[in-house]
This record gives sequence, structure tokens and C-alpha cells, in this order.
Amino acid sequence: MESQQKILDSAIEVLNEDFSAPIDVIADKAGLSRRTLHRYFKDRTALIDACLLNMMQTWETAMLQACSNSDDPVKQLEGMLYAGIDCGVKYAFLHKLSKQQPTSTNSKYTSAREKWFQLIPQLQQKKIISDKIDAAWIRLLFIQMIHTTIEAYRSGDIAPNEIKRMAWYSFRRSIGMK
Amino acid sequence: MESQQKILDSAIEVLNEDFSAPIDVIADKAGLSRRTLHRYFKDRTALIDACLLNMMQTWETAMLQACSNSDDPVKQLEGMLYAGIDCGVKYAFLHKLSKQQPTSTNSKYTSAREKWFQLIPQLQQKKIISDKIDAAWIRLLFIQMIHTTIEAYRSGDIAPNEIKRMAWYSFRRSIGMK
DNA sequence: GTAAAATGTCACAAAGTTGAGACATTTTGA
DNA sequence: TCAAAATGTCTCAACTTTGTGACATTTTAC
Repeated sequence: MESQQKILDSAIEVLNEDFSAPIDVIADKAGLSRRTLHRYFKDRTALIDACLLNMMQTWETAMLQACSNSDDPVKQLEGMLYAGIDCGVKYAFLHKLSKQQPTSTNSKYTSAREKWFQLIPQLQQKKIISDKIDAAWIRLLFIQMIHTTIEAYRSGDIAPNEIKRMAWYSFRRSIGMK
Repeated sequence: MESQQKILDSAIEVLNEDFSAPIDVIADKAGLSRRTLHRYFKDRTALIDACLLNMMQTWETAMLQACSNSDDPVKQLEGMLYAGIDCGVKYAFLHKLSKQQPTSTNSKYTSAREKWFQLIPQLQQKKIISDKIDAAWIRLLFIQMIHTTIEAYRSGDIAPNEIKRMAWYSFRRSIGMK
């Protein structure tokens, strides 16, 4: 595998464990020297930015896939949740990041994310989900359901095969679907 | 106010914004010098540990209060959620912390937390909430609903007065209550 | 095999963080 | 008022992290 991708994968894994981890740790895990890492990524910021870009692309692809798999908006929403879960588990540290100061890539990322949530008002108009609930609240529920799932995986208290099912059950009910 | 408490309050506020913030920032916000801070807290670890202890006490008190306010387990659960929200908003950075390496105080904190979730099986036996859902999953939903709320406050997208109502609506439905 | 590309090693300086000593100054409380 | 406690200021040493230059070694591709 390309060194650049190795570093990226390593960074994703390490920063998930400890966001403030020294760069050495990332390089070690990638099986490369810190010096080499810096040949690919100018500095820490550039590395994190690259992770963000990596995630955007991955998620965007998975979301598109989910939408093209069905014409039923509900099925699309379900698929998007699953895509979000798969992606969220892999890139969990970026969620922590987005709570801090935003980066340039970050704004692109959130604006890309916004696009997908245009589905919500659409579902509200069709009375599939309650219009008593603020769309912004639903967006947060969606994101946080992914966080919940990440925690569920991490805790080991719950059978992994059950998690997605429960997540979809809880999410669709939390937004007022039957 | 006591300097110790001033520092504690400042730490809670600053670390919420940026968990890796240098100690100077905390001392500044407390209106004290870094030197003085170190007279009260041996090092960074001791300070964070103190924040943790502070939270445990606050939450425990608020939870007890919520339980004593009613005999109805559902009302108790609702009150506990609100207590958790109030507390969670104030001590949000500790949630991030608990995802990292646990401290000595941390284990006490989680074990204290466990006690409160004995309410869940009890509600499942009474068929008030679905017993198809794993109690561990419900515990995570509870915690994450607090995270959601924290985000909701922070985002500013949602009317603050609506947040608790929506949180309780979404939470009780997510665990299978009507 | 050989040249170019990639990587490793070592060394280094700049910067940031941390905790504490020494001593001056201020605040507190009786 | 006065002594004790609390705090500030200044300083310092130890440590960590970071990015980079110089040069050796290995790997790759032809």
C-alpha cells in the first residue's frame, strides 16, 4: 500500500484513541519514521485536514450508494444511517475535532453534510416523520445516534450484530416515526 | 469565593472549550496566577481529578433530588434525565475525558453512575419500557441523549426552552415507551 | 546492474509546557 | 495595628513536541 495511505490509516486509528497523541506514535503505527511522515504531510494540521478529506469522500460515496439503493425515502434514510454508522466508527476522532475550532476542510465537510439533510423536511411534508420536531434537532439526533453507536461498539457490552438494528429502531422512533 | 472553587469553575469552563488548553489559560480565567493554581492542585492530573469529583457530587445530589420528587418511576426517570442534562452541559469536557484513559476517580464515578441505572430493569419488569431492548443499550442512549442536548445548546440552532422537552420526548420513545 | 525514488538515521534548533523555588506584596482576621 | 496567610512576580530547569537539514541506506523500476 502507498505510504501516504498507510499514514492516513494510522492517523485515523491513533487519533481515535488519543487525539493529542504525538506524531511519533502515528508514524510508528504506520511503520514509517516521523521524518517520512513529514515528507507527505507538512505538519500536523495538514495531516488532520487530509483525514477529514478522506472521511468526506468515504461518507459521501456511502451516502450516495444508500440513496441509489432504493426509491423509498424511508429506506434511504435507513441506509444513510447505516452509512453514517460505518463511517462514524472509523473516523470517530473527527467528531471530537469538529467540536473544536473548524478547519478549512471542515467547512466543506459540514456543507457537504447539510445536503443530505434536505431529506428531512421532505419526509416531514409527507407526514412520514413528525413535523412537530425541529429539523435541526433531527440532524443532531442523527449525528448523535452515530456517536451512540460508536460507544456501543467500543463498550463491548452489546452484541455487534444487534447494534445497527437497535440504532435504526431507536432513531426512527426518536424522530417520531412509528 | 474560595480560590480553590474559582479554579475549579474556571477549569470546568476552559476545559470544556479546549481540553488540551495550557494551565495558564485556566489560571487566567480564574483571575489567579499559574503559580497559585499549582499551590492548590499539584499538577494537571490532580486538577482534573478534582473536577471529576466535583461533578460526581453535583450529579449525585441532583439525581437523588429527582428521585425523591416523585414515587412514579417514569417521573423519576424524566427527572434524572433533566438532572443529567443540567449536569452534562456544565461538565461536558469530562465526557470526552472518560473516553480516554480512566483515572482513579473515574472508576468511582462510573460505579456511582451504575447505581442509578438499576431503575431500568425495574421499568422493564413493569412493562413500562420494552424488554426487547438491552439495558446496556438504554444506558448508552441515556448518556448520549445528554451529549445530544449539549450539542443542541452549543449549536444555537434550537430554542433552549424546547430542548429538554424534545430530549425527553425522543429519549422515552427511543427506549420503547409510548 | 543502475539510476532514481523512497526511506531511514541522526542531529539540531525553536517553541511550548510544566512544576517549583525565592522573595516581594497584598489580603485577611483578630 | 500586626502577624499570618494568601497571592503575585520573576526565574529557572527539565521535559516534550515539532519541523527540518544533511547524509546514508534501501527499494523500485527499467
